[in-house]
Amino acid sequence: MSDTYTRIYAVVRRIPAGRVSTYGEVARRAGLSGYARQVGYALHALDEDADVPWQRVVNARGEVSLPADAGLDSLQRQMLEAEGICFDARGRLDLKQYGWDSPPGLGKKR
DNA sequence: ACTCAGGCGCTAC
DNA sequence: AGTAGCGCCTGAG
Repeated sequence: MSDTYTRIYAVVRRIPAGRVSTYGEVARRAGLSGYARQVGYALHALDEDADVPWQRVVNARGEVSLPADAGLDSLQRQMLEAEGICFDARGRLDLKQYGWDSPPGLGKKR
């Protein structure tokens, strides 16, 4: 396992429950600014046993970008809803409200 | 609101 | 060993 993945996992593990972060933000926090794509790969190669909340990582649009054929998209959505995160009609969540660095209390307007 | 191009490293054939 | 595509981002048109 490369050191890059280790850093990514470390950052994802620090995401508090009930909140989400984006690939780019995770990469930036890991000191890997610009490696957003690698974050997705790191999470994909992640084991089920690993205590890494990969479900709390979504794309910049605030939507789950996992392939539907794998069924992981519904799984992620389910787990996030279990943490108190609500999706809108389009299947997207509000990063202004649930975003990691985004201060709570927002969510009006988008 | 959308498309296009550039960038970064990894996986899969 | 080379090529193509990816759980993407960002900025510009």
